[in-house]
Amino acid sequence: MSHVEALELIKRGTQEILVEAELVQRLKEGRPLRIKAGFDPTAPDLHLGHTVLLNKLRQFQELGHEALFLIGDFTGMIGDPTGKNVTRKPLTREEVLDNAKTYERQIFKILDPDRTRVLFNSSWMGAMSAADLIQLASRQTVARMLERDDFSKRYTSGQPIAVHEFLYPLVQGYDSVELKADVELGGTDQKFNLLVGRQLQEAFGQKPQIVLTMPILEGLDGVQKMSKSLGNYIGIDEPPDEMFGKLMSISDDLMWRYFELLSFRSLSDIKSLQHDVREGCNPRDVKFELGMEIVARFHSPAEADRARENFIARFQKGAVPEEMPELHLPGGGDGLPISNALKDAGLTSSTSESMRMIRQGAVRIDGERIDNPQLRLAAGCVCVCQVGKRRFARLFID
RNA sequence: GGAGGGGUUCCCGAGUGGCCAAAGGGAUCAGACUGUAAAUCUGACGGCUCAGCCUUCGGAGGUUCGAAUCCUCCCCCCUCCA
Repeated sequence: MSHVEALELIKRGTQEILVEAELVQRLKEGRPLRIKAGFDPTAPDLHLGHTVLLNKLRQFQELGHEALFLIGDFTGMIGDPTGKNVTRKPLTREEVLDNAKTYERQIFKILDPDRTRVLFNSSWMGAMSAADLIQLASRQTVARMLERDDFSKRYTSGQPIAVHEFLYPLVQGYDSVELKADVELGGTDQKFNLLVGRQLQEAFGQKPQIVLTMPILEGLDGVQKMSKSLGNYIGIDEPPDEMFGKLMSISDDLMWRYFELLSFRSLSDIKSLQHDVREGCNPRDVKFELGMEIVARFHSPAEADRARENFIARFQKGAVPEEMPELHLPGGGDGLPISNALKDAGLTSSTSESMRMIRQGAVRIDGERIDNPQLRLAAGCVCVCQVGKRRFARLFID
């Protein structure tokens, strides 16, 4: 493949390439390039938002390059309070290694293990002395730091910025120096940090890396970025039904964004789907296609089919799922109050919530709607309890 | 170091002695409807042995018949000055 074709592939879906001419230059060298992407060790469960980047990394691998999957365990152990003024609790060495294992298990659903190196920045940052760090810090100015969008926003809106947060871009940038990265991938929100890498590499006498940013995938709400802490994510480890259901829950508008950033379909293919919907095709069916593609990627085509069937059965026909948690609860003398049973089964988070759900007509036992909050389940009773459309459990009252 | 402002239920944010489990918005959940766990509408949204009771408004004490609201001390954050 010529470097011109390669460039075309690389550019698909990217937000920005800095500097494109330099990338062309490196591609022409014909050697495997070192493609860096950094990940936080605090969020071991990868979600679809991460895969936007991973897919791009995979693409580089397919073009013959080497992926440097960097786990920011050094920075993670300090604890990064970015965003809110909520201090994250520092991770222990064990937790970090644990999370790294989870990463490895998950990323190789996408990446080619033979062309991937997993690295930890603690291996060089841990050895850095305070003097070295101060030396590193001297290469940046506060004014420059405040150029970073989230810093300046927090600064002007009166949100606190801890001093060590200024060190994060520096450490991340220094990682590029250690790795002699040719290219670094990141979300658009990482642009500043990625550019610091360029600057530091130059300061250390290296050719500056090419920065390639990918768009940030919105979460299920369609507004905020997909993230675990916001709870608006789809994890790549989630079971097929869950994954499919969550994809079906996105709005019809958001669906197109997901096609754009997650689907491997050609752009013209997607255009024609949009055309179909405008002509009256049910957007639900197009969403089915998206759900199938994603579930098939992380599970299998057969499971994707099953997820779709289950979805139709449960939500269009109101069927009870075949598999659900089963548990035994003690009945006691005069039976177990329904509110407690629901709570103990994990269907509600409190008996108060149980009561509310019953009053709202959300609770069914063996398919029959319950309206008596005082109901007790007698010992010996075996029943399927349901709260809403999605929460089920089979209970055995002993 | 000095002066001022502020910490409220998951989040934002009202509330300055009783009508406050605390406005409003967001998120979430449920019901209805539907072409989907879309959209829309309605409702719920601290806990419990649930038409009643108990515990919340940075923390600890105090005043009062009664405190998120007043007082004392403490912790934390922000702004300006140095």
